[in-house]
Amino acid sequence: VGRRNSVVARRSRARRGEGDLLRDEILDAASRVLIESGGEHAMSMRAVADAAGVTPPSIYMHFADKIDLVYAVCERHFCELDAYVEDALADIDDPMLRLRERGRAYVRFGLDHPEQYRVLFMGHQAPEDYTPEKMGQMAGFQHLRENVEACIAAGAITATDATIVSVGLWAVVHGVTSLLVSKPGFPWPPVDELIDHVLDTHARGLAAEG
Amino acid sequence: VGRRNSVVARRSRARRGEGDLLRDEILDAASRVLIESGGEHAMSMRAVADAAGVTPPSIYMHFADKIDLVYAVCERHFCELDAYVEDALADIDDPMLRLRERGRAYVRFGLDHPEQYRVLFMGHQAPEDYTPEKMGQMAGFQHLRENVEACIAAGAITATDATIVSVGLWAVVHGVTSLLVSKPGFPWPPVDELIDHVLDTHARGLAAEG
DNA sequence: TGTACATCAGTGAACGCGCGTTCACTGATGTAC
DNA sequence: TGTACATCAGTGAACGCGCGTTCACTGATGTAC
Repeated sequence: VGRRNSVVARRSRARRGEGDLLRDEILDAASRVLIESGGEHAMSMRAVADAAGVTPPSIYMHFADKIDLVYAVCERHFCELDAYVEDALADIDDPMLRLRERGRAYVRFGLDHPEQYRVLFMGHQAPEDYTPEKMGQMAGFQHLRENVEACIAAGAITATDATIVSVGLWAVVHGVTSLLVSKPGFPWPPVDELIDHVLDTHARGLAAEG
Repeated sequence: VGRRNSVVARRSRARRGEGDLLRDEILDAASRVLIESGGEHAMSMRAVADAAGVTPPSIYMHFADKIDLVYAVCERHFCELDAYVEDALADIDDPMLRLRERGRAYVRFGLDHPEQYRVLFMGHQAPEDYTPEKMGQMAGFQHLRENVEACIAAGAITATDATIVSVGLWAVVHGVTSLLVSKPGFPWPPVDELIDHVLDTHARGLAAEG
């Protein structure tokens, strides 16, 4: 689905030494294209160039190829997700309440930015050097882990393995988010009820460790 | 990623009135191509035709267009998933044990058939007439729902709303499956431990309804 | 202050490719007489 | 039994398109003298 028709006013050229300005503008444009078009296959270099008000070859001054650009966009979105979630928790102290709000915020982000969420967590696996660790996703996971450790320390979770508890929680909120994102036509129960039910149930299970 | 080089021996033509034979062969070929190539974008009509030992235009005798073919393949895979899960439960009577084994079997199917799983649950939303209800997915969900109702009837689950419990369970197992499928490079804990932990925790939460 | 020159951010045109789909056709199979 | 004909499963070649990427270039900006 090309969107070549919506040509943006051509960008005026950067001064000498300010060539890197375009890099950010291309990233902005790529994010926009990615969101508006459906999926990373529809994010063509030409569409990105168009959205940035630039010709396609200029992109190659800042990104080696398309994959490189897609990864850079992903890195951005990973950081945005993490920042969004942490921001939602800023005022909450109790670790168990934090855990719950963390889950809610995560799902909310996914529903508010479905295309980003798709690219981050529902796309195809990337080559070796695109490990999640490098993508700031690890930062988000670390935050979750610390939250879980605080819950364990407070005695609110009786399990001892913070890693598996964290991964489990991630799987749970991701499950809700990605089902809602990928099957919007399904007759889901009200979203908030669903999220709360799943988070409550899981939290109860964690509190009553067997 | 074309795979035009692996040309299959050309199929001999069907007798009169047996033209529908090709339909199944195309579906088989399309399934194979979908699994071997990565994702539905890589499943080109030409590759499918090649795999079926036929020329591209013949596909149009049996499927209106590419979308039509992809949907037909999906329908198949939905049925396979459902059949696989039900088969794994054949010998289990206790509804709570059934629920657990259902979850395990679901995840196992996803991990064993990652590309199908991607197409079924991680792809893009389809047009209106491709509702999950029509795709046999509803059949699988109905089976889950009946299982949950049996658990409620047996008093093993204290919740009363079988729908939200079922959707929640689906989200949980889907979360595990799709994370493992989409991020194979992440340092996951051992898969079986993870599945059991998540299922146990959730089941415990369902048993101890607040 | 003026001029020749190096830099480099970006352009314009083109490359080769694989794609979904169409269209006029072929030729084996079966039927009517 | 033999022949003319209708059917229809499948072919071969071509269409127009958008894609990622390359390459020789341009022309404004800044620098050296």
